[in-house]
Amino acid sequence: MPKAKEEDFLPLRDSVYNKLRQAILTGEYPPGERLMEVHLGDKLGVSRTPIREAIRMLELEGLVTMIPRKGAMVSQITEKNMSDVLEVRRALDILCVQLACERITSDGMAELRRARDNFERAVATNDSRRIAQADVEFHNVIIRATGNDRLISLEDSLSLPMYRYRYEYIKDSSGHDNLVKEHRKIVNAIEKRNPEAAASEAGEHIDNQRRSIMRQIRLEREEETINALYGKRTIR
Amino acid sequence: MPKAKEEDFLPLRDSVYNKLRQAILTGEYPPGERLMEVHLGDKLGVSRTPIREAIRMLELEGLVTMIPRKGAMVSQITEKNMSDVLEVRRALDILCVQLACERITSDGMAELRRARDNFERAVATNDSRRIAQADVEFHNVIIRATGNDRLISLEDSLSLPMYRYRYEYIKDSSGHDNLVKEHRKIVNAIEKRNPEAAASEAGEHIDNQRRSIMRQIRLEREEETINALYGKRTIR
DNA sequence: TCCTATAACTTTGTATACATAAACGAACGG
DNA sequence: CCGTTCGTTTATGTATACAAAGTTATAGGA
Repeated sequence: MPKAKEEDFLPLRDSVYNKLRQAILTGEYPPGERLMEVHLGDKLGVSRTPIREAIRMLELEGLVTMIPRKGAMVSQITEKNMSDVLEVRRALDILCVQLACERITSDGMAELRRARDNFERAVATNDSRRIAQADVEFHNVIIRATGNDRLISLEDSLSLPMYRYRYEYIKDSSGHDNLVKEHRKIVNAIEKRNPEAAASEAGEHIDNQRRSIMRQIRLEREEETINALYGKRTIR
Repeated sequence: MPKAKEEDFLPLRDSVYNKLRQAILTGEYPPGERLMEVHLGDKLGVSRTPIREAIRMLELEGLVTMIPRKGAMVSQITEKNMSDVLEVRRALDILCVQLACERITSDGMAELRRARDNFERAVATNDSRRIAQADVEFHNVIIRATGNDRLISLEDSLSLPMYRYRYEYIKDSSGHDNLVKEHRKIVNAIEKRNPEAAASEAGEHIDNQRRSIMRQIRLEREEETINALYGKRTIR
């Protein structure tokens, strides 16, 4: 048989899931937006069945909220909610670097250095989009180095709610210098296989993220309040 | 209006989800068992639609594994798999007690003491089932005391794969004395709001669990191998 | 006898149809 | 003018129908 058909067949539900997820994360569907099955199916050119299954998955990830007999809506991002996620992520990020210290291979280490350098080059360009991407990749290298599949998928899940704030938090970090320094410190700690140092650096790293995300949320909420006062329609 | 209709309407998918989950956790559907939609629908008296949605949920929780165009099966419990889960749980359990130290209310503290005492009474009866239940409740009190909803639901998810081994690990703990002591130490640490001590005790607590679960898995695998040698049919 | 090809069957993937509850609105009455 | 009630509409919950892929079994030929 010819080796053709390299691409696996992807069920529509997964395709829909990816599309919806993307749309939610980029803000195309803002928090509070109702997700109506017929409408979505119409838009994506599929029937309700795959839509429903995709929504079930998004629901378990926390990205959408179901109200029985009422339907699905994009989950609200509350300060409490985000704070809860960050609290868990802090513990897991620390676990990640600790495990990476124990388990990273020389290949992984080389990859990590490349990711660090790539991040620094991205910072030099001052292109937020590129910086954000390099940042994510840097963290992914560490996460993968743990070799813990459950941890990998959890980190993925927990990074979703923060996705919308990445640009802000990158802009926020006083000229990116902090980010570069923090990344370097983390790499050094892992290189020396020093879990304590790595944990402490990773903790600081996410604490900084936390500060800037929380500030951002408060700003948004303030804006909303002002808009409400001026009678502008707000997202419910 | 009369206060009637206290019970909320529960969609079939959730009902199915609960039933399947229970069946998997109790071992009625052992790892490797295929979950066929028509068959399940027939058995539970519902159509395929709610079954499929329930399976999607179980899939994201990791309890079932999907093979495209082939169907769903109860996830295999591998040593690696369980080890990954325990590694994450260790970090989160520690986070739980640390947060509990900061945030537990006096009501919560009272509840925790009750749970501890109830556990000790259960141990006195030597009834594994009751001990397991009291143990779960004890941990739940701590988890709820964190006030972190995301953490609560994650702990729930991560405790599922271990569910089948609870009895073993309880029997294992050299006459339950260790468990009682460990619980006491954790309560004391939280009472004194000493996060370091609490973390260290919680770490030790789950390390013990890990040892006994891992031993149990190895035993099972050994048994399987022997059965295979004797030609007995094994679960695939 | 063994291999291959094909046909029947099983099971998932997807679409559609039907039932029911919630939301909206208009008409009616106070 | 306000509130209530009763249809109408809309969207979800559930069931079923149809399509396609995979599996198994069987028949035929080397």
